[in-house]
Amino acid sequence: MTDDRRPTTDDRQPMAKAYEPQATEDRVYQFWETRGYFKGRIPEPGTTAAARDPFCIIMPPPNVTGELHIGHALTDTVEDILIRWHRMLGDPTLWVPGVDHAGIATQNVVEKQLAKEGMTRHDLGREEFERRVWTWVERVRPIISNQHRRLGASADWSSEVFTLDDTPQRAVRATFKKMFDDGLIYRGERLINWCPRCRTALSDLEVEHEEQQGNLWYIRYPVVDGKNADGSPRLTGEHITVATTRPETYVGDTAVAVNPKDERYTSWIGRTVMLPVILREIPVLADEAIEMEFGTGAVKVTPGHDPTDFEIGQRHSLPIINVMNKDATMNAEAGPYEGSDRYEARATMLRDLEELGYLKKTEPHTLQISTCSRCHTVIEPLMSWQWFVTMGPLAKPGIDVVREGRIRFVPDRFERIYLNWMENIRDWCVSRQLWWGHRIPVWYSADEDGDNIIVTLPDQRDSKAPPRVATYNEMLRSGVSRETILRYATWTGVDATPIVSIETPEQSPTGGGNLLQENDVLDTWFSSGLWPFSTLGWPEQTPELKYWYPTSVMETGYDIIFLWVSRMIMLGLYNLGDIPYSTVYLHGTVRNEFGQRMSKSLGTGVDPLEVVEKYGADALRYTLITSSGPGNDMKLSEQRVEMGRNFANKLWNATRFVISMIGDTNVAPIDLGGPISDLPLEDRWILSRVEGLSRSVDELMRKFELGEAARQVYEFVWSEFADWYIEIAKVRVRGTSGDGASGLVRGPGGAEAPRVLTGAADADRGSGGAEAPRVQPVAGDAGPSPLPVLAYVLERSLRLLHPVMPFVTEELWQALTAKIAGIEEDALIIAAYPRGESGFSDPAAEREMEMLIDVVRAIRNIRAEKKVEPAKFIEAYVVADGARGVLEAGAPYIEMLGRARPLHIIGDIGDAPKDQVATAVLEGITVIVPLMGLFDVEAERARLQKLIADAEAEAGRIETKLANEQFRSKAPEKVVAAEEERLATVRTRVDGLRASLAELPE
RNA sequence: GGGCGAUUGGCUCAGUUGGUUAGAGCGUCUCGCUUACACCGAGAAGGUCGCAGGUUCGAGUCCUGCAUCGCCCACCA
Repeated sequence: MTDDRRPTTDDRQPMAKAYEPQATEDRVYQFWETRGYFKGRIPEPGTTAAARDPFCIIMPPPNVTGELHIGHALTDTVEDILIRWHRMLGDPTLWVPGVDHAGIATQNVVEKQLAKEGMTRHDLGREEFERRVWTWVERVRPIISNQHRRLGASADWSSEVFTLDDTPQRAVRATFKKMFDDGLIYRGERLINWCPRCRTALSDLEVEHEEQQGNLWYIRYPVVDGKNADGSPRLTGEHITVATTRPETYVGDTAVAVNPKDERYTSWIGRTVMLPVILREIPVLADEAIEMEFGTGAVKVTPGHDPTDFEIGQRHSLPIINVMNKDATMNAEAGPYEGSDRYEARATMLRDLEELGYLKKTEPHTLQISTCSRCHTVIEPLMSWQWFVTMGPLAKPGIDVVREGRIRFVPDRFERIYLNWMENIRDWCVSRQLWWGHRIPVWYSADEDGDNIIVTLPDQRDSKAPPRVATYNEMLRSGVSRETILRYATWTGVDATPIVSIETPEQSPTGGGNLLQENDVLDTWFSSGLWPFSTLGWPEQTPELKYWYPTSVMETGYDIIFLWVSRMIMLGLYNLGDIPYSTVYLHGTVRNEFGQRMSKSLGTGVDPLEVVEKYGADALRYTLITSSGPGNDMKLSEQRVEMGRNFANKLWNATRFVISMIGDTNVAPIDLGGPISDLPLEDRWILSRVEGLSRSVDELMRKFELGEAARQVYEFVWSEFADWYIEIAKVRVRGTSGDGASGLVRGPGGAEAPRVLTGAADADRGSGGAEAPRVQPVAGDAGPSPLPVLAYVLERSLRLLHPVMPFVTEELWQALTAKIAGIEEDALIIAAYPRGESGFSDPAAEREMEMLIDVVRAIRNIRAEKKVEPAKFIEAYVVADGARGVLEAGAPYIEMLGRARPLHIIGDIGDAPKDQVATAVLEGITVIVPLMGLFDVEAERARLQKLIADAEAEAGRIETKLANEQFRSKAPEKVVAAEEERLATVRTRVDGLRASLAELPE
């Protein structure tokens, strides 16, 4: 391959009979990439590109947890279509790929690997563990990038970013500091969602809710009234019964609550009850939040383990008792139950309570349980020190920009969902007790705050043993070295002064050098929220940031509107004072053919690369984009992918054919400026159609109706260009005749006679005559060659389709344009996208061509119904008054495509035979096919009667409509006129059919 | 408890400002290995557009209610 313009291996080699994506895709991708077409370039001032709006998409970074799934393929497809389209429109275009470190998810993956080796991360220590994760990252990243390439993603790889690269790291720290300085970040001990397995706090959004069958247990708390003489509580013998789904938390109860309006309990308010077994006395109080109808109407209040109870506790200043350890085993507060897992403890407690007579009853109950979205362990609400972001002030501008329409959602229904969430936003718990991620840029000075830093040191020899907890200073005094603390311990700066800094500080502001960095990392979504600008260099004011920000479209799944989209909007506005993008395009979830969510663990997933290998990337892309509209889920079925593959093959063969027709001669594309009125009808028709298609596609793309755009090109290429124009072009190029002038055509020998299947004996003469086509251009008076139009329309179609099916179109375009003069661009990927501004629109040609097509169809229909052998020619009459000229010009095509010969185009129906004929009546045209020998009077009568009945029914419907005064007065004139015209047409058809029926012998 | 989406021929889906006879692919039936393509071509059958009301001259499309499935949000222990 000497000419590097051409990605095809060797243009002298004949094209394969079927499209082979495997032989094409990698080569074509390399061609694009080495040519630098993906590079997002900031245009030089004064150039034409500089005058255009830039188009930029920041790719949602896949997690480094593993390989891409089919959802990523959808993301790539949608985004690549938009990017390629804009690139072809001539817009400066940038698509930034990236990868997400995915804190908790990736940590889990690596921890699982360690578990196989019988280790935990604590065996390695933080630094070593991080190294292990990095090794994993280095392994996975090339796989991911290769997958994007296989899917055809034309991303600018030179701009690829990882969330733990320096710039995003800096962006994270800068944002954290800005928020801290603005008072938007605070540290506090709150009831948070704790995953006992991941051993970290989670935000509300990382918690999933599922229904579960459980029990409602009714527990009696004895009433206490003062003390006995010996100081022990004096039981009155009464009980208040509470209903609970979580009996094990009763040891953390600090009250029993009832609704103040609940008359059953009015007298109980203010009294004291006692918790069985652990014998703690707690008050009965009134709170509005209690539903009287539920359970007994009396509720145990556990502020340390239930969000609702926490709020009740706040209202009544109740103590908060944490009864569990971080691994969800019971702690010392649980007294005799200390050390057992929460569910074991539940079982033991229930048994004890029952034995002591405190368990009144048990009834089945369906409850909502909250689970960790990563590992599906039931989360535990737990009091814990965490970092939070105050969201209210951030949300306000994020609401405004959507309300004002500065950011629009596609489809727009998600706007309300977004707004609803934003309006009810809650503070965001951003700290995670993980080792993999952006470590919070907060330091504590051990020199100054050593007594306020609480250190938790796990036992290195026995991971089951409880960790040592002490202040930093105490830990040092007891002989633990600073190095050991740094390596194995975690610490919390309770009451210590946080030092927040973008740069890692060498020493504390007061001069002490003994600094401990906060060991929590940030929620992965914190850095994700900065993605639209941290990828472009922020916090530096880079040229890239200035030129590309705000970006154009954020394309992602609707399932992460809150997790991601909302945060990008808020943080973009907060950090840069401007929206991160103007459009949010949301795609749905890809499901398998049974409608199941694809999941690796369930084995219901589809590997996109397997599909690519079997059917080609273009087929997969076509399928993904046409299988549903924006915002809707789709089922991916193999059959549908086959459809995409077949289409690629259709294109391939159509192009192969056009190229073979062109042969060795170069063909100039038709002159875009010249008049086309001299061209034959079918040329004007297909040019007008491709023009209309271009306009329609342009419009659809602007509205983000990408699937519909792709579908329309499919329809055009297959059903109009290939099925009709190419077939007609064959007739024109090869000829079947010499006598172009008369419109009626003779065979090559000049004496080809009409042939009818049977019957007309004289008709069947010489079986070979018509089947000996000659591949040669029609010369002279036979009219212009169809090759320029053929090449032009095909070339336009490839352009239109390129964003959706980039590989096959580029490959074919290169091969095709090698045969065409006057194409300026070097590659389809950068060729101008058609927008339907060539002035080829010709409604009359479209109407006339449709007429010809209808005539051919009518003849084919009769042939099929009468079982005429496909290869045989039959005589046919086409009766028309107004359209004779068109029909005569199209006669050669009617002949060949309808296999009708001799073909008589006549003006008077009286000149057509009446006996033993099949008739079809079209708009202003009657097709008559003599069927000597094949003719069955009764069958024909039945056929005509059915047609008449259908037509009459239709006429009746229109008549009723037109007779309606309301319709005449209220419907637009255009609609009324159209109905009238339609009625006239139908009536003519009825008349024609009736006449044919009358001609039938009795 | 709120909200959203889906419901169109056997299957999978289009149908986006209400307006001719509701489309496609697959599947089915009939025919065809015609030199671009059997990953194909020709023809055909197949739909009261979930149900019930309503608005309108006119509803698959707008409104109301209901049903089934799916999803999201929500502190009923």
